[in-house]
Amino acid sequence: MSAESATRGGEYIALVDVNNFYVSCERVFDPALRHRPVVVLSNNDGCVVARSQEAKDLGITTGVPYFKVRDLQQSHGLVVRSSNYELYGDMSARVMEVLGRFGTWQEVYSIDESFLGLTGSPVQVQRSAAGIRAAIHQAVGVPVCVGVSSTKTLAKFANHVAKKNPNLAGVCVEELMEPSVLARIKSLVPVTDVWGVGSKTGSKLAGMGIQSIAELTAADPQAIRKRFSVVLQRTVLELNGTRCIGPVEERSDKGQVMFTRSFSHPVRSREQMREVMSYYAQKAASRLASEGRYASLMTVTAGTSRFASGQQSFPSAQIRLPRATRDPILLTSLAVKAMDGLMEPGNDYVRGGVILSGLSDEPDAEELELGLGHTEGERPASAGNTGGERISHMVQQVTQRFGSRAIGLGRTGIAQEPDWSMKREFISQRYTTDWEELPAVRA
DNA sequence: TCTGGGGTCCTAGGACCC
DNA sequence: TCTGGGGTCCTAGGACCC
Repeated sequence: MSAESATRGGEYIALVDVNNFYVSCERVFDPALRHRPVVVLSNNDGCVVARSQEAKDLGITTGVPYFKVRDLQQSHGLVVRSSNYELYGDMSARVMEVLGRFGTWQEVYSIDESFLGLTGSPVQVQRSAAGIRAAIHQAVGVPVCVGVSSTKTLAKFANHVAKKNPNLAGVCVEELMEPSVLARIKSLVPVTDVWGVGSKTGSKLAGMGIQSIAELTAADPQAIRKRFSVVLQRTVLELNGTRCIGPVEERSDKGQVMFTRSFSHPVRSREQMREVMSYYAQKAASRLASEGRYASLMTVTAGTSRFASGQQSFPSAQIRLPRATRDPILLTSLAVKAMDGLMEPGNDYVRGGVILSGLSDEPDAEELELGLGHTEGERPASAGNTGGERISHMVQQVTQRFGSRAIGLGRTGIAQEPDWSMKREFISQRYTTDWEELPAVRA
């Protein structure tokens, strides 16, 4: 999509998102979960990231740690699931494919949301929106809401209205709303419900007497830019119907590759931390190989719990790599060595990992020379290559073909998960992405 | 006992250059 | 001896989002 198409007048912007996406995905394959309170947990079964309406009605808030809602399983029949990103990713692709058929353009915004361009009269657009809901229900089996307006920020708001008002049947076309009703809603909805206004900005705005969407809409954009930034100024303009948030470029070349995770058990010893760094450095190297990219900067991090009373420690270091590389041996040894010098054995580290940045599509000359830049294995035999370089090359090729679990250096090469690896106690099957785990149907 | 992870965008400030 | 200022690039940190 070009920048022009997003700013040209005469067409509407729809924001379509799946209600309680992760929970809805789980329900498609386990109908027994319908009409029951269900939550999906974050990585490591840490806290609640998705809730069914019934779970919301129990007062469960998003972000609440699992241990605080555990008892509700017994007392209120709460169902708990670990997050299953393979399943959600696949379901997302199906939803987005269907949505794409309806828009004059489509911009996938997140795993469960997409902006769409819709044309026609307001009534026709409302009909399209209802058609979208029906099509997604039929093809994928999850419920969506559709908000339609003239800008992205207003489409987000309309979507919010559609969700909060059951009588709208999941569709809100702002232009078809009764103006007095709309004005009332805008005067009641807090400014922090606006897309792009978080809690910090919200409390600063409150100090200026701006608390509702209506009040932010009426604010002076120039003054807002001065007190805040161009970001919030754009929000004000968008609330007034001026399109100024352009398309987010579809980028396969994201700026960084990150593998940081919480551990199921605290890591205390150098030995275990070496295993962590080695494991994630190799994961990151393998990701680069699959994307055909190279890194020039590596960051290693670890951290103790912010909630624990013990000694706090957040070791972190940036390592400028000697060349643009994705060599797993080099990355692993640098990551292990850097963290070795930073961590204090005896502390309870609860998370850690590796971030690669400064990414490019081209290896440095030296990398090419070593044969590490090749993806198809047509590396010329070079007398100067050491055993280590040959191993690097071989590891890259195997992970490219068979995935990062197929081979590894040191303890990572052992198929068994390390004992600090992430908890996923309540995981559902990979119903759509693994032949072994397809759902069985009996008639 | 037990509290996520992976991103984006913007701004301010420092280093460096001419 | 006179000791400016604008532009660019990079990075760290803040804020936000899902």
